[in-house]
Amino acid sequence: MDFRQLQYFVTVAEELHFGRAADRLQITQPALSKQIAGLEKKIGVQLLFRTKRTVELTHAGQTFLQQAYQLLRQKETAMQLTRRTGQGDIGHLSIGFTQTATQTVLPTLLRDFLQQYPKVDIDLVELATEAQVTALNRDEIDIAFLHPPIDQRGLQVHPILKERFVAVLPPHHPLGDSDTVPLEVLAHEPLIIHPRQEGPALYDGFFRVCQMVGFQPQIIKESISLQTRLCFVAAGLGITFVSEHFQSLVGDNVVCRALENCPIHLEFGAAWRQHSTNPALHNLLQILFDKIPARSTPKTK
Amino acid sequence: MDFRQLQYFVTVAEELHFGRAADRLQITQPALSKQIAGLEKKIGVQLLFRTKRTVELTHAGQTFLQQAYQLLRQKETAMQLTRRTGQGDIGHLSIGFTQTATQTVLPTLLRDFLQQYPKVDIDLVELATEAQVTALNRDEIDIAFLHPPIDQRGLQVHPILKERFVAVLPPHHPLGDSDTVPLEVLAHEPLIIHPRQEGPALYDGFFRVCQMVGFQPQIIKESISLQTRLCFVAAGLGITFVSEHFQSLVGDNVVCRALENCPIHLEFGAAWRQHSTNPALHNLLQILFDKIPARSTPKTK
DNA sequence: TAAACTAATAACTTGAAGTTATTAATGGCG
DNA sequence: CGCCATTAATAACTTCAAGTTATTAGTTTA
Repeated sequence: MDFRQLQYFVTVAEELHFGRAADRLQITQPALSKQIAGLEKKIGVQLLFRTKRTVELTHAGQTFLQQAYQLLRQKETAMQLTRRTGQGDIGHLSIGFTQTATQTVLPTLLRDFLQQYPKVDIDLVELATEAQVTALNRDEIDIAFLHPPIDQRGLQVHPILKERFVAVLPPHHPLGDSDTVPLEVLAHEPLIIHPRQEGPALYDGFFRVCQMVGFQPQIIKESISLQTRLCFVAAGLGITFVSEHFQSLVGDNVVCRALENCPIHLEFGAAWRQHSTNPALHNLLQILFDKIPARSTPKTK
Repeated sequence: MDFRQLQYFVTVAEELHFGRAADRLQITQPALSKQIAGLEKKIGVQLLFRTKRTVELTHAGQTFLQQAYQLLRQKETAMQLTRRTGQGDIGHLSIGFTQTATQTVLPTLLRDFLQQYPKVDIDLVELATEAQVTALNRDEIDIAFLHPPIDQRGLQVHPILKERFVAVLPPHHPLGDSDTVPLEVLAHEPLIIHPRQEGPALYDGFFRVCQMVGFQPQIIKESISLQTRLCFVAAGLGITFVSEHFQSLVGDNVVCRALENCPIHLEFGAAWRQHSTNPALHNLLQILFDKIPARSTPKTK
């Protein structure tokens, strides 16, 4: 029993006439008769009553007709689903992201992607940079939005942002009098920063820079939440940093000043497994690349 | 795409090795490679990643694997359902019956039938004899339990019961003094009988017999319900008749006496379309014939 | 570097599905 | 009542796809 025989049977059942059915199927009547006979033999039950003039469905034939329709329909569905999965039109996409992503590229990227591929099932997981690298390597997420640099063995990275930091000061802080703040003066200020996990390379880099300039930073608080950090600053507990992009989000309770001599930047980018086979990922990357073309020479597959 | 290719693909997906899969399928490896390649070409999507050493499913392949399992399972189901329908193991059976049936053959017949064929969906319809003949001819029921004789063009009849009538009298009625009641004395008694529709041939026969004997029966009430008729008799309103079989059901409020010279009998039997194609019907008839063998020479198919 | 392994390719064989021609049975019509 | 049109089955033949054997071409392992 194969799909050909199913189609043949359905056509005969619809026409109740071997000649017309054969015409519709573009074969000759004897071929059709033989196939139907073979089908009945295979199932072991008579599907049609035939006289020399008429054809009728038996009860078993009626049952089989319904089944045949269902099978033929499902065959088409199966091919369609498979095709669309192969083209990334349907499927699953697990996306890891940090807070920065929610304030920058992620909202419009998702909107554009879902507009084009509404059937892709998206799973959003908020994770720190380190955890995202682990998740990528464990195949738990398909793409990560994180803070490079990272250990990129087997991973591909596409930079999205690289920005200078600005210092965020309480409203009437003396350092706010000048337009810029030299890095060195921070030696005497209490600082509020991101926790290490959020971007270990950046965190370690900051300490290294402070050492180079000649002081040990005085960290009074670490918080992953921008709002929390701004709140502490507004309360006058210390100074924090944000990238230029985030200046617009700090509000009126605090004051921003450019940092002088600061050699480290906030980097932000997307990362994914070099040999990922998820077609939906490739579609997402396509949209990402259109939106944010590579600046240096990112190796895209 | 046919079922062969589906089975081939499933086996390759399970083994992830063309050689072993080919062994399991009892074909050679090149044949298998070619079929899978053909399948991929037909669907238009790569289902497997192959290196010269390893085989892996693509995302599309994973989707297709699930679909293939489902299709193969459904194919088996379809054949099974069709086979069982053909054998009357599953299906639908619509049974018409009169009250007599519920007091005689129907309960045990149904019990035995459902024990052997529990998957057959049974539809019970209480109908008068005439209505059952109509329903049979309209293909609304598969078998009728009714009171012959009937117009049996195209129908087959199997007699089940043929019994004499007894008169049912009020407790202290004078006719109860003798063991039997001659038909003629009923000329002077008010009678309570079945309505015509319940058995037109019997009804008309009764009137004919009365005429032959020389009187016009005095019908004061017609009722299809045995209980109703017995109630009227017990109240002393008149006399009714039941077949011998029902004597045990009349209770203590009335008295039964054999009828003398009564040439008509209560006949009861099963009827079905001569060319019925419902396999479940044939199974039911088989059980009916075992339980109640033909007395004369019933023509069974 | 050689040996073992594995999927693909090529050339050939076979069988099932299709074709044409014919038969047999049925129903409608003059 | 007999003839013709209709229609499904059968028979003999053809063709193409699926399978076979032999071989090739990369990979991995020792």
